[in-house]
Amino acid sequence: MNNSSQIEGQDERHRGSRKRARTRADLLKAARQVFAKRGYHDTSIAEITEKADVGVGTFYLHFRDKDEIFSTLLEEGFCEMRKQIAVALEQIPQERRLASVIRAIFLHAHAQRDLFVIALTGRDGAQLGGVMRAQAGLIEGLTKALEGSSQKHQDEQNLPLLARFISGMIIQGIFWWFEHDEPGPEAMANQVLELLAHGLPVPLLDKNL
Amino acid sequence: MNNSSQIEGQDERHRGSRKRARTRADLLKAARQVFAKRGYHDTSIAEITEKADVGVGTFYLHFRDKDEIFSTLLEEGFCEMRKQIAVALEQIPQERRLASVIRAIFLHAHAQRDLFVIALTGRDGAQLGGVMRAQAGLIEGLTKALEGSSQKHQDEQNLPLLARFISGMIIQGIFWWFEHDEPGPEAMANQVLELLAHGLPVPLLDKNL
Amino acid sequence: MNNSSQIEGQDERHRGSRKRARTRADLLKAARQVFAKRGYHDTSIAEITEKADVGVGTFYLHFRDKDEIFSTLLEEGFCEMRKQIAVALEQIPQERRLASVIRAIFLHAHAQRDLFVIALTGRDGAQLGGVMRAQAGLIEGLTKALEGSSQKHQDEQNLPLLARFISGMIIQGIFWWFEHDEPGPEAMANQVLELLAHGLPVPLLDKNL
Amino acid sequence: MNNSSQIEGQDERHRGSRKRARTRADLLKAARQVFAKRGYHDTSIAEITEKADVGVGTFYLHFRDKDEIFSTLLEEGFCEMRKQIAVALEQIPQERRLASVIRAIFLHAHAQRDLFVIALTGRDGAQLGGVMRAQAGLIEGLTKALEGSSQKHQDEQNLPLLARFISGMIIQGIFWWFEHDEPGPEAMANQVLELLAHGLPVPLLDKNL
DNA sequence: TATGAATGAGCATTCATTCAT
DNA sequence: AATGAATGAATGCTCATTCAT
Repeated sequence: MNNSSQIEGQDERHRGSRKRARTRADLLKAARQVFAKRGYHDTSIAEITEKADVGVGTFYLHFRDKDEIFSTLLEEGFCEMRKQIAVALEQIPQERRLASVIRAIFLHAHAQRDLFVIALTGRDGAQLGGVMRAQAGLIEGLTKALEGSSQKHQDEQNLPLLARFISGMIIQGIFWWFEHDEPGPEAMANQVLELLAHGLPVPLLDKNL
Repeated sequence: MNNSSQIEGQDERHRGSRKRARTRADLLKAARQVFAKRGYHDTSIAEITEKADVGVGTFYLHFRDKDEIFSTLLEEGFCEMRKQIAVALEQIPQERRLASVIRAIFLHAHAQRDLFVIALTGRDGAQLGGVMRAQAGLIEGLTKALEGSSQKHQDEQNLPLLARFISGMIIQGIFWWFEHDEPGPEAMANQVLELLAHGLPVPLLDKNL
Repeated sequence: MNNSSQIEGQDERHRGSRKRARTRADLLKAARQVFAKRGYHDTSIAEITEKADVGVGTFYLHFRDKDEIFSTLLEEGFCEMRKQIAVALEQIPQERRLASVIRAIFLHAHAQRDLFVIALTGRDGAQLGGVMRAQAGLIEGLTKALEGSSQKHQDEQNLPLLARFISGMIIQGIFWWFEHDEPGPEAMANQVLELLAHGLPVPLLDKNL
Repeated sequence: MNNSSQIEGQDERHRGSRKRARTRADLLKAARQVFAKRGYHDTSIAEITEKADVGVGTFYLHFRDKDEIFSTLLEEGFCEMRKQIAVALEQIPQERRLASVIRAIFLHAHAQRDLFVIALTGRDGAQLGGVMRAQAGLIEGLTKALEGSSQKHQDEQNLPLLARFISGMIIQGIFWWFEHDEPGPEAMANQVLELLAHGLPVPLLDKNL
């Protein structure tokens, strides 16, 4: 006791808060694993705290309830991603941003599948769709990218709806990875972009639709 | 009496079975409403039976458990739809089937939103199957339509993945209706088909993607 | 219809009651099978009526509840047996009745194991022992036989308790048949009687007990 | 503090675990009372927890289900008894063990009637195991005692069946106490042993059986 | 009489949340 | 701050019993 107080000195008052942050992180990490494996509803606080190797009560010292840790998990999980994408986009001219956003999303989704499982699998039930709420950010980003791309003609096009269509494709691409390994993120993005650029390959479509 | 016995005959000989069928239908109808409002997990059998105005025990006379009524609901709900679409398609040449399928889906989805809410909202959680399983039929149908459209070049294209992209767009179109009334099913289908035919409108996209 | 009314004639008014008796017998027979297989508590009225091939409601036309059919089953089942034994005993001198009772019981028990399963397995829980209540008749009969055998010295012996000991042996003999086929009823009775006559075989017992 | 930590040490280091053990014991005690009063099937977990003065959920913190507390109750209840009897027997020569076992059983059964009610009343129903399973230990012990007593002639005698007869008598002796206070355990054992030694008292039996 | 669909009290079981230590 | 035993409301499900036909 004496010993440690001499060594750490100035950080003395922070030790508690550092430990606290560590516990919080453990809980979030555990929650990420369990939510991904079981889904929102079949995840119990007990399983999270077990995996995090803390007492049940400790959970409530850090999060109000299951809902809060769930939201926090997604928020913090996607926050970093959002930032990275935002920064990356700044260096890219308006007209090419859509393609970049799509590529970036697939890249991150491929690297962090578990987070996307959680987001897309959602806590459903809760009024109309975990999936939808999870998409909020995605759709918002796409809408902005689209708005950036088109300064004119906006009135003719239903931009938000278009953004939704694109997000729908992206989500399906990610779901695809739950069952297949190929194609990788680059190729996946290219497939989507090709479709966005020219529509279905000619032989698949009779132009008189 | 004679008359009715001749007409109904076969499967409704007994008054009891007519009542029984009525109760079953009441339960399914109630379940449809409650599942749509609350989602799978927050729906209790009690709420279903209350809404159906029958005793709790009655539920178990007709369905083994919550899962069974859920499956039945979707199966029977989509069965009719599937049949109608299948019949309609027979009269349409291979090359135009994709467009017809998409139009038909939007038409039905618009008319029966609640059923789609339930299907898309799913009972998921349990191992990312929810939304995906619901899509199974959709994707399968689309894949077939695509295969029908393309006699050659199949090897070059990842058809199942393409079908997934399309189903993703359709689902987003349907979700859109949870928040907006416009555009109607026809226009919605046209938007999707336009995108599939030519890609994004030119001004939105810089061709150098 | 015409036909049968001509043939049966005078019994016309009884047809209903004959049918009724038939149904009652079907229920009792079915109950016997089910109680023997499942035991009192795990037997449901539904299973009885199914096996009897009558409607559930019909059950309550003949028996007030599960308890009543259970009691009736045992009562009627053992009634015949009691009568037979009683008759047989009349021709036997007092001093040999005990042996005869024991032989008779084993004979009947061997022939009607299922009834004895039900009686001995009981509906327990209900305050202190189905087994005990089932034994009531048995013990009563044995006590009488004992009393008949001993006109004097009764004060020295606790006759009812002795009767209980004997009934205990008999019950174990019957239980033995649930697992083994040998020895048959004759030999089984002899084993018990030998024990009653001389005690354990000498080599098994050191006389200084 | 030092003191207590030294004394208790081993398995009660934490205050929590002491409380936990207390609760477990409360539940077992309550279960013992309720099972004895109502029998297995008519005992509800609620009644146990009420009597133990704990919440319903607490029950499941200590026992998986009704079956488990039931088994535990008997196991732990008879464990001590078995040990005592085993120890006592070691100091007794082979030939006298049978008598000692019987005396010991009556002694314990008299002191712990409720436990025996539970054991003999059983949760049976389920396939005539109840009473029989409860006897398993009893019969096994008796069989061993018998085998010890007889070094020769074993082939002539059906020892297991004999053991069953004896266990049957003992059980009846115990049931007797549910209704009467006399005779006490010593006298009861003597009655049984007298019967085993010489058979029924002469006047009760005509030797020509 | 016979039927079997309907009933609902009753019970086992889970799990988010609290709180004494 | 951390703990984990305790809690009890909530829910799924069963089955003896009733009653309209």
